[in-house]
Amino acid sequence: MTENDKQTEEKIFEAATDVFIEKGMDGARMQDIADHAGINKALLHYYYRTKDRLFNAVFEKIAGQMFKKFAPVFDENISLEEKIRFFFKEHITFLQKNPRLPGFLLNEINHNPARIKKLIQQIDVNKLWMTLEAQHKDELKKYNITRETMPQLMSSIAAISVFPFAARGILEVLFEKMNINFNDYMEERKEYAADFVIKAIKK
Amino acid sequence: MTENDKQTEEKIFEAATDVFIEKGMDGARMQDIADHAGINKALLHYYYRTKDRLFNAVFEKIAGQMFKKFAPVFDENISLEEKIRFFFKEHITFLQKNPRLPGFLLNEINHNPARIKKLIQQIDVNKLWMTLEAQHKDELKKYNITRETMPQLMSSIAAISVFPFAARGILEVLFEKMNINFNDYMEERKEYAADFVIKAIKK
DNA sequence: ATGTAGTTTAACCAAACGGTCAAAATTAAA
DNA sequence: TTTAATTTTGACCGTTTGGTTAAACTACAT
Repeated sequence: MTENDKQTEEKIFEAATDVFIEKGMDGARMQDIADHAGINKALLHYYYRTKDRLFNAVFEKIAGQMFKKFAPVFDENISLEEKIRFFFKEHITFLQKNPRLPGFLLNEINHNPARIKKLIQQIDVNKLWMTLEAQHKDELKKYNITRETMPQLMSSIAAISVFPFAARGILEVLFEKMNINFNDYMEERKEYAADFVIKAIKK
Repeated sequence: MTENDKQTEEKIFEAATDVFIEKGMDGARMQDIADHAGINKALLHYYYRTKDRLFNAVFEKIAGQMFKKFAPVFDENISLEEKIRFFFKEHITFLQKNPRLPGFLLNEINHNPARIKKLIQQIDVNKLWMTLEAQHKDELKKYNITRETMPQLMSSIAAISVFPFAARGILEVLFEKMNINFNDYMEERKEYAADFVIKAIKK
């Protein structure tokens, strides 16, 4: 039954996603994934031949989700300032729903850089810059944004949004004594980050 | 011979550091560490009883190094602005020499938050804030820095410094097409980051 | 009812793993 | 030089690991 196929395959995929995100590629156990999916271990190998293939399937979907979240910003027909606000709001909201994604992705990329190479190589940063330049030529001049400073700015924006989730384990301990809740801090960050970056790039 | 002891124990520790940083706790193999140290596997267990103990020794030293690098900033008798410049210069320089530390630490903390709890709990953030307030009362008012915005600011500074190293695998691929070298980018970042943050906090 | 193709399972396997042990080698003390 | 203590080793052990296999089960077409 094809429906049942999909159900089982999806059940496996979802279980694998959970376990891989929590334990990482090396820490995850096929038996653990099978238990989470409520099936026999051999069935994992029936649908996905090896642990490596199963992991790749999970990894590529998650990485895709992550990078797609960066894209819609460029399509919106709004000012650069609004785009920055839009990005932090949308991206942090997405990460609030998937708080373990950053840590998972960063770790796996460090342990196997080749794996993500194919995915990222598709992104044409030059074309992306030209799109941005066409849309916001005047604004880019108004701010201190050039082709040269673009990587610094972009990586800083990503850092401010992503890092707190990757370092959550540290921040939560530090916040404890200050009676700060991580979720409150993150909610507050959507606006703080936008204000911070916008002020930083103003001439 | 006590000297030889230290030599062997250190050799093991250094080999373990290398392997753990590269492969992580789960991915590291005791045999691999023994090979790197040029000794028998049983000797690992003679000096460090278990893999867990060996890892803890390595982890605590590395984590200690990392957090100590944040400290000296508070001791320097210089302006707040100079402290920010000082921090980025020193911290990024340190990470340039130990580029894999961020990824390693963040990953292990995510996989075992309890491990770092003891280390971080020693840091009294409130006391730290009071020290900063005593040293820079006027400057803090001049900028938009309050006890409430402090966590946002501090985590942003850490993010801008640490994130590029944790995400190096991604950035390097993106930079390839733009003919940007990661080391050049990182060298440039020492000043860019300081300028960026200082401008962001100015009223 | 029967055959057939796809699905699921329990039992099993070889390799790799962390860890142990008794003996050999080295060093220090007598 | 002999003795005792420490260090290093190869060989070994029980367990866990990813992966296989042959048989059982299911759904469906004939």
